Amino acid sequence: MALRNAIMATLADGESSGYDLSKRFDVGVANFWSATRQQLYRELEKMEAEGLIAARVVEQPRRPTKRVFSLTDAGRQAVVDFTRLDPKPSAIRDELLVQVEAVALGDAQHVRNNILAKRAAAEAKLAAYQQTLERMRSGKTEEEYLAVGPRIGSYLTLLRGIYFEQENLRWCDLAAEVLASRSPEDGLPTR
Amino acid sequence: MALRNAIMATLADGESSGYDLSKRFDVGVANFWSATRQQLYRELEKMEAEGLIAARVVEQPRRPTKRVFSLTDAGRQAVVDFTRLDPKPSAIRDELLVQVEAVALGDAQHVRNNILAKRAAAEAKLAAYQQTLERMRSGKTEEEYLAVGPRIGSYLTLLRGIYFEQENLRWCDLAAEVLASRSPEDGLPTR
DNA sequence: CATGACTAGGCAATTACGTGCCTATGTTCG
DNA sequence: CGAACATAGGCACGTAATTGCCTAGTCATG
Repeated sequence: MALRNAIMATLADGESSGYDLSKRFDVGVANFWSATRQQLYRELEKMEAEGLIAARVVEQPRRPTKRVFSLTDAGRQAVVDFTRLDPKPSAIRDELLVQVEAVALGDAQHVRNNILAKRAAAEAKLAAYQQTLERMRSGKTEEEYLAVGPRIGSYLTLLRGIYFEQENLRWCDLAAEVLASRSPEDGLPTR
Repeated sequence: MALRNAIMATLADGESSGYDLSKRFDVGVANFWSATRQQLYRELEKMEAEGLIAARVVEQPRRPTKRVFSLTDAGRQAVVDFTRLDPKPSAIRDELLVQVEAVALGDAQHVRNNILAKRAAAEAKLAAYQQTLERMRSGKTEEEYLAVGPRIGSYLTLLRGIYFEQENLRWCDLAAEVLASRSPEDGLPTR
């Protein structure tokens, strides 16, 4: 049920096609609710059938024809209702951390490499988020924006993403160092 | 595939029943890989069938009989193999943040309450994690433990959980304040 | 002029996950 | 005494999510 609300919140900031939506998800929403393209297409179908969104066919000169979705009044009301529910507790799925949990049994060297790769990814995301925020602020200071800026929801969730990635960097550095300095023989190939 | 590895990593620190495992997950593993009891029971069945774990029936005086699982050699090898894979990118599911994203359309007051509730939950988790870490250190300083302590994997993942919850607190405070000070009329009942 | 990436959308099949409910017994709290 | 909670395990059903593949045209790069 949350996916459709994430979609509706996104559509509220402008109509878009499924394909387009999947990209808007990648930069922002994916931070707290990730979805594959397939998931989005299927959900959009259902939502249209339920009248939460409306589709409009747009033919393009040298691009495939697309279907552009926008929020209906029913959709708008559904979002209001959604914000009145108690949210389910959040959940994280992080395979790398599963590997870290098992590091004493496994290939510590490889896990360490994976940590470094995650670090690089976190750095890239952080930079992207910060750029997005800057664009949103468009000249204003953060304080100003927080007080009166539009799209405050997106701003706050992006900030959350930034905190998260900063903390990720910090943790990756620590973990990589710990694994490097602890008996470098740990976790060398077993077979 | 990650669930079974999380299970195996946990079983490596001591055999346990399904019921027991679900509680061990709650304090620790749930931070980066959550699973319901049903999921665990089902997965344990499959894993036993595949020979990754072995079951032993334990009859108890005034408790239901239980089946206690432990890691087999095949399981141990599977964990090694797992640590050699490239992990999938992590994913977060946070309904509250979906609500925040939609806050301009919805009931800002209620979303703010939800943020405060999340803050309280974060505080509780933080305290629990810190206690667990302290118990693990058992006298050692953090530096010492990181250098030579056992169960370094769990220690690192718990640290990750701590950073995460600290950052959660920080964010909740900021977000709650922002929502409170921005036009208190925002998001009052629409119907 | 082939390779790959981008735009746009989708089908089919399989897993994974969540929800609600159930069986038993024992213990603790008010 | 009854309610609630803990131990221990499970079934059935339904929805959510992933994976791999496909169509079909455009555009840029080497």
